[in-house]
Amino acid sequence: MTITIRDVARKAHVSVATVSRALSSPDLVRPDTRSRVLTAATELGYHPNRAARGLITGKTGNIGIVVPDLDNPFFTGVLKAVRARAAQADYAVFVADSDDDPTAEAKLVQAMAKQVDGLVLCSPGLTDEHLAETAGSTSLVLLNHELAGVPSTVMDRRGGVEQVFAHLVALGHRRVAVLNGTDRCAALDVVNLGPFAPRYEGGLHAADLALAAGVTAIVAYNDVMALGVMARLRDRGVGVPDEVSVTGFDDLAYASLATPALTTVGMPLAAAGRTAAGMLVERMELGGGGFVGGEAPRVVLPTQIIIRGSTGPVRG
Amino acid sequence: MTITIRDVARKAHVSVATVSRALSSPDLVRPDTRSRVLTAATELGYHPNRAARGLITGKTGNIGIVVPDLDNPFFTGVLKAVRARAAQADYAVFVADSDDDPTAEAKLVQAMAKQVDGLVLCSPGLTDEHLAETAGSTSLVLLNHELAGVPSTVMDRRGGVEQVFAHLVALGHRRVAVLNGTDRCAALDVVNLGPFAPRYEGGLHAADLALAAGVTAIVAYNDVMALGVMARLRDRGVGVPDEVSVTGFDDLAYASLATPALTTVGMPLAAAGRTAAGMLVERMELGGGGFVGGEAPRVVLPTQIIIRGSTGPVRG
DNA sequence: CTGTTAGCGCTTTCAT
DNA sequence: ATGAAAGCGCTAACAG
Repeated sequence: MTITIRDVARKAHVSVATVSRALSSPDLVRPDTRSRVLTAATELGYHPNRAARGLITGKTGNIGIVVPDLDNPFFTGVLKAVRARAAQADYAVFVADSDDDPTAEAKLVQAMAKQVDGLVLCSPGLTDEHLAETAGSTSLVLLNHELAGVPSTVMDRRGGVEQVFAHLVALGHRRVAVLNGTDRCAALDVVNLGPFAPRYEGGLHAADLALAAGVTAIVAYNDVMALGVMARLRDRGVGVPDEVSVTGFDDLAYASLATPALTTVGMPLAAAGRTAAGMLVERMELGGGGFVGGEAPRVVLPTQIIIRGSTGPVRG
Repeated sequence: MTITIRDVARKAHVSVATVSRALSSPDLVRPDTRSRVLTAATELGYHPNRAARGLITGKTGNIGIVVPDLDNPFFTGVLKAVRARAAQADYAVFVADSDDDPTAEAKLVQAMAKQVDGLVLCSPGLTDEHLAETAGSTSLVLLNHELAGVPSTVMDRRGGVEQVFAHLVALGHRRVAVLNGTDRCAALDVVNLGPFAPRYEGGLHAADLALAAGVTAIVAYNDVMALGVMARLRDRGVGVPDEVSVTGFDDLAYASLATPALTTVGMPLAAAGRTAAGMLVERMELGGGGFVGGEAPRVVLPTQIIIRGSTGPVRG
């Protein structure tokens, strides 16, 4: 049925130990022996049983990723890259989504911890204590969350806001609303509004308040909200970008499909996933010990404003 | 370091076999012995090593899912439900995406096969031969693909098209374009156009051809294309739905956010994922043998038209 | 009902 | 450079 190392050994006229070595530490066997083993293995279609290997090496060859919501393209963008990077290093990946429930997340983390060599936690809802504790027993990399002693990758949201501000200033705006923000800007009169639900409906709601505040631009918390803002503005007959400019965040697929196309801030989803997975791989290959420089690595990935039709110069 | 069944055995003053039984076949040990074991296990924070267990039982407790693209909300919708259903049955899930590459898909399937008890293949690009072969060695469930002898779950696209046709007929339409389709309808003069790329640009392109064909409604292949169609129509000053009605497929998040909101066909993503995973679980619990009724189960899930603002009565 | 024993498939000393 | 043998942590006969 299932073909084992013993079958290969028999076929290659060597011991199982030699087969094992030929496969994992090629330089420990004579070249011709090795090729004999390799041939036999190929002919038999042999693939080592990872579970058995893991039992003895203590490593599983798997990593896990837990995200708050698999339906959110933000996280699946990260997931895709994590998977790809992990595959490069020959790791398979377990997924789990917590549905934004910290209790569920804690359970998932614990359950996965047994079957993986490391974990990527996206926007974790766990308490820092819990996180620190978990980090003690498994290799952890945090995405969009920072914690002393734990490697992390974060996307520079603030940097994105600054780019948006600079863009608006250049267009002549002087008074802008920021939805769900707590930002300030020397060159701008910013009105922080909210919090609103970070959804389409929240945008609908926020639009009226922003208008009442007498701004010429609205910086939404994310693309979905921005779409809501634009819809409400359209209903009220307010022209975008002629009368009011609107910006989003995330650069989801539909940002470019909206009318007008949405000026937004692109998040380095793929880079983040790749980086996080890379950190994890590196950490796992290095073994349990400390970090290379003594410090837990911490990468901040730049975001990038993407200018489209929803922002324009202030009407003179 | 890592705590094993032996630690529990020692602490509970029983043999390892008893511990094993107390955990997997509770009714094979006396109640008080069992509770002693359970207490010891809890106090020690013991969790059986699944790899070791798998080595002997031949089961891993994992399932795998391979999708063509993790960035596509269509597949992540399915993935989410598959994960949830699998978790219910205490299976963890491995993900892989093939990036629409059949060669990669074949590799992934082969690699995963070793570490899982079963596989869900979403819209597989593999040849039927390859599929059949794989089905021979692993439990397989196909999503949106049918193959004799292999369990499958499919979403009823054709049924959705029929609902759209009926809807359009009721609105008085007599001549409609179907993009990338090969459909017919007794009550309707259908013009099959295409194929076009199933993307926004494809919609842009198709819109002009549809208009030239003199139709009063355009049935797009999916939501993204429908958005492209609407954008092009708007640019040409053609009113939707006043002059032309437009429909999509999939009910992606932004279908309801478009202007006008898009009439589309909702796909039972979650139900499909749940069903597929459920089939797999059932098949795995049943052991290697044949199927319950002798036949491989085959479920067709209904789709549902969702009527919004992009369709309207033909102008008298 | 419980304990003893023999492996699952693999890696890794320890000899040779 | 290679082989023999000892397990990794667990479950499944087989006795008792």
